[in-house]
Amino acid sequence: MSVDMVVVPPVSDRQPDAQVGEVAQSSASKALAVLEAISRARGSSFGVTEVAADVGVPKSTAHRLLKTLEKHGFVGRSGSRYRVGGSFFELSEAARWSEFGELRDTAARPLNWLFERSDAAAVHLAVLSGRDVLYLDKITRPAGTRLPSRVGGRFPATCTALGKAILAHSPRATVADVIGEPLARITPYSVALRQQFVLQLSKARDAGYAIEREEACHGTVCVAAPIMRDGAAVAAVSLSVPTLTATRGGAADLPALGRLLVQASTEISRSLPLA
Amino acid sequence: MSVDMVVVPPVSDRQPDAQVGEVAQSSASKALAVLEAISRARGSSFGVTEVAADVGVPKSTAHRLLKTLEKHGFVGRSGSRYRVGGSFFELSEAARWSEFGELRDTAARPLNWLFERSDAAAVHLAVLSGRDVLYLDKITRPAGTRLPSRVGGRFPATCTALGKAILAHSPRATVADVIGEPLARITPYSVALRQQFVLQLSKARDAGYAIEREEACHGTVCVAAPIMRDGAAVAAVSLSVPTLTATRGGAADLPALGRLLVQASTEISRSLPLA
DNA sequence: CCGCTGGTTCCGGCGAATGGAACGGTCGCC
DNA sequence: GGCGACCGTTCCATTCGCCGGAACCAGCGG
Repeated sequence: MSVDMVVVPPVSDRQPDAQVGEVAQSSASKALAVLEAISRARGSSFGVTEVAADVGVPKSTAHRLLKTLEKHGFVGRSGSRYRVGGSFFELSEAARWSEFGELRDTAARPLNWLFERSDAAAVHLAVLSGRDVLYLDKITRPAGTRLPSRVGGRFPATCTALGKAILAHSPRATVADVIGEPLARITPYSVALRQQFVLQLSKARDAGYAIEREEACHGTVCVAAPIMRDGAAVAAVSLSVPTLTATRGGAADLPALGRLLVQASTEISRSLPLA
Repeated sequence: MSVDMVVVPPVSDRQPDAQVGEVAQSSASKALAVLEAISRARGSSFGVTEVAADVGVPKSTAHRLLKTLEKHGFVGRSGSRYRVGGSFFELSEAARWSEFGELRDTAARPLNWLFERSDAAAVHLAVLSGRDVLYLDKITRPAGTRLPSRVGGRFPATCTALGKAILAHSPRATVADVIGEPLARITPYSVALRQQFVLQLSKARDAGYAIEREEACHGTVCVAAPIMRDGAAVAAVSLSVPTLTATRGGAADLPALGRLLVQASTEISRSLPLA
């Protein structure tokens, strides 16, 4: 009715839905709440009563909803213990794609170029998700060093070059949100002080690329550059190299890698579809 | 708890109506149907009207359901085009614990073994879901041929070695269900005649592995072996190789691959938890 | 400028969701 | 082995929120 309504395409306004419980009293909402409850139960399965308690509805209702969910394959069960079902698996894979598919696609070629051009141990593509980076793609040498990253996996953003590169070009609020809680300390070198972190962000902004030295994983340093869209970072690409090759002068100097990265990331940003 | 459970969910309750599916008239069911509809929209997003048409409900209802789904983060939107939402991302780890979790986990190691042992272009793990195979896992060479498969994706069962391997060791009713409608013709080589298909199943049963020659994808042939539990196939593993290496004698002869597969699939079946 | 397509909102009537209560199976404690 | 507590499942009358046709906007193309 009124005019100040958001019809805005670019920025997705995310409600800070930190609230727990109190599902709206609609059948659909309750069903979804049940789904959420079950998916929260990592590993272990749920019984009807537990679900009912968790969601806050009578047993019979929970039971009915579970049967509905089961009919659609969103939950499955062994005996009478319920777990998330096959449809859930399908959808989560589909979500991976529909949300980041185009990003992955446009990035694929530059990523390969980067991989061949440098002789880094690995190249990564990631986005920011909450306080973590979420890895979208990864290329490694077959015999490469084992890195803790996994496509679809997460890692505390503040401990990675990827996270720094993205945050360096993100709105204040986003940064504040990420460093709102104590910074994760994965290795002894992980940045622990907010002030220091913010300083690094500003350096990264100036240089165009961010650096991380063994803050995520012993023995590897990373360089990363942001992928931009509409003036804000939406993702980042990174190169990982063993500490040794990075420090023992010559072979791989970080600024050179940085330039390579900027080249690649700019190319990706440029060819990214607009909307 | 005499659980005779099978891992495959949405198989047998086939509603008489096959077309645009008259969902049960419950708010929850409709919401889930909407979710499914949206996830089917690979790549492109859905508008309210399209969803309404696809699910078979009036616009207003579709709209209301979409809003509910959005509130829970199960769908997201850009402007007013809807797509599957972030919640599935957040919970994508949970999907690892779905009913397919243990299957994927126990299969992981043998799958890798298979991949390294053969020099196939790809190895797949899949289950039967309706008339399709549902890919649970996939390993490919970085520079490998592009295959149409995707983890979480589907493909008509009758056009794949995976499907044949599973169906060869499935109850009559299941087979009848799958070949009840006209067989899909993806390539000119796809098996179109039921009789021929059934013959292939019996051959596959005898040999222990199934073969598919460019019936799913030009230029690749596949071999697959079933993973058994309680005397019935619950999944299958496959190797894909380019047609050239397969036909130009020597390098990769199919029976050899078959033996490799049977070894791996037997190992998986053996180490699969019972109930 | 007007008609059209597609998204969003409203509202009354009615059917579907609700949840308390009862049933039956299973486990484990005594 | 018997008993009791717990849990999943079913039933049913009541009521409450969903349903969906219709009206309202907004953007587009002719």
